[in-house]
Amino acid sequence: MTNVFDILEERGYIEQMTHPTEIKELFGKKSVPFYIGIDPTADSLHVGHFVSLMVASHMQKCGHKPIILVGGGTATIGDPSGKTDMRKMMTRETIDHNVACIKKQIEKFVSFEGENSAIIVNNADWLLDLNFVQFMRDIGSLFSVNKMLSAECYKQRLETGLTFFEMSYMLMQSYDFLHLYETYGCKLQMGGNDQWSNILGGVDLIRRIGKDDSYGLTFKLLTTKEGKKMGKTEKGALWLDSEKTSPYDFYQYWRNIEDESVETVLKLLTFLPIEKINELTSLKDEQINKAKKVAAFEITKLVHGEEEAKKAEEASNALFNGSGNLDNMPTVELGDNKNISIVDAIVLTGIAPSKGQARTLINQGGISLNDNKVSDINYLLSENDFADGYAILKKGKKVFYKLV
RNA sequence: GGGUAGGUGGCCGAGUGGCUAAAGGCGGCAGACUGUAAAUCUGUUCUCAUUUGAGUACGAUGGUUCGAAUCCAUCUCUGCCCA
Repeated sequence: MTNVFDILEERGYIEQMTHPTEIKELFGKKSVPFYIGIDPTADSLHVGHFVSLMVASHMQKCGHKPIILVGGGTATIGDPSGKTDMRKMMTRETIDHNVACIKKQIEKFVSFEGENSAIIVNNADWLLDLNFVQFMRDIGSLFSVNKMLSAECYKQRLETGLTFFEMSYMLMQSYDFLHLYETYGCKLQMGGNDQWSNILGGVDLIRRIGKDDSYGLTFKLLTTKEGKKMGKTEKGALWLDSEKTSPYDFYQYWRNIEDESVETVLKLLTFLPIEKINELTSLKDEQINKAKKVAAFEITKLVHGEEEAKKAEEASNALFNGSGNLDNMPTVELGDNKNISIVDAIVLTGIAPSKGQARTLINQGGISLNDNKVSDINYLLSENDFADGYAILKKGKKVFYKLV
């Protein structure tokens, strides 16, 4: 069987490792239980979790056992890494709800059946019942504050203030690893590169209690070439839930990605063979759009299924190339009253959040109806605009809505 | 516990009684240029009404004043220094 290490390395997932040679050797053996943590801060996963799930999937395909840890316990604190402010605390109920929702999305990436079936664990199950004094004596005594403070992730927070509450996040995450090590024989913790110090904490903890076969590995974070996190949109995060981010918008996000990122997303977010990817990314200038189309389709297919991906692609072709059918473009039903003002229509579709902004858009020439630029802010929609049974409202070059 | 500096629009950050819906930057959106890319340039960026206008907003509450983000009181949160 292929050593998954080679796959991860070839596709460029790996950022840092605690013990490169040992890890490679470990992967060559039979089933290795490994864990990846996910914070249930919302009722859907977003692009930030995508790479983790891809890695988990690759790992499982090569015969390893994924343990998906949802941080039901730690989410009540919030990881201070890289944050400038303390996160809002969440109630147990919302967290439980989120965990249930997230579970469904994870199922698209790893299998919960068969020999190396994935399991989902919730650290609330062991963290919430801990006895504070005992925990501090057993675990807390093994952590050096000096060392923690020198970690990059805390340095930034040191300037703006950091509570002890938040600082204990590392202890808990480390304890998670220890717990999984002891109960499932989990040898490896993986996570985004922002998790490096927390992961090191866990590896260190296990070594301090006398075991030397725990390892940590982090993977690349998806960033634009300016180093910003990828997956931010005007409406916030790019969600994996079709209710929060439609498959069409999801497709469009990847379709519009900057040239420099095509190779990265193809390697990290699709299962296309590396040869195929190299072929696509060797395209230059305008031709690179072909690679973007493939990326958008493949990535959408993974998250929303082939059918939705095809629909998104069709809608995209219809709108930008003028061919194909318009059935699958985002549609807003106006009901019986079609004679509303253009401004109301814009707000109704969510193209702009307020009437004022809708007017601004019109004044700037950013709105068109059925391919005619709208210049009158008092324009009223009429039957004529629905000549084909629908009207197409367009903001800028890329945002379309069909009105029926 | 004592001292001290602060809390401004999505973020950063000016602003110390009327000219402040609040400079500047970032981010967002649109226009131009393009390849549904990047970079660049221009415009725009609280809500409602658009002609002027109105409402809400500068941690919270109350007060002084013709008039407050700006002054006073109380509360609350945060940084820093001392213990």
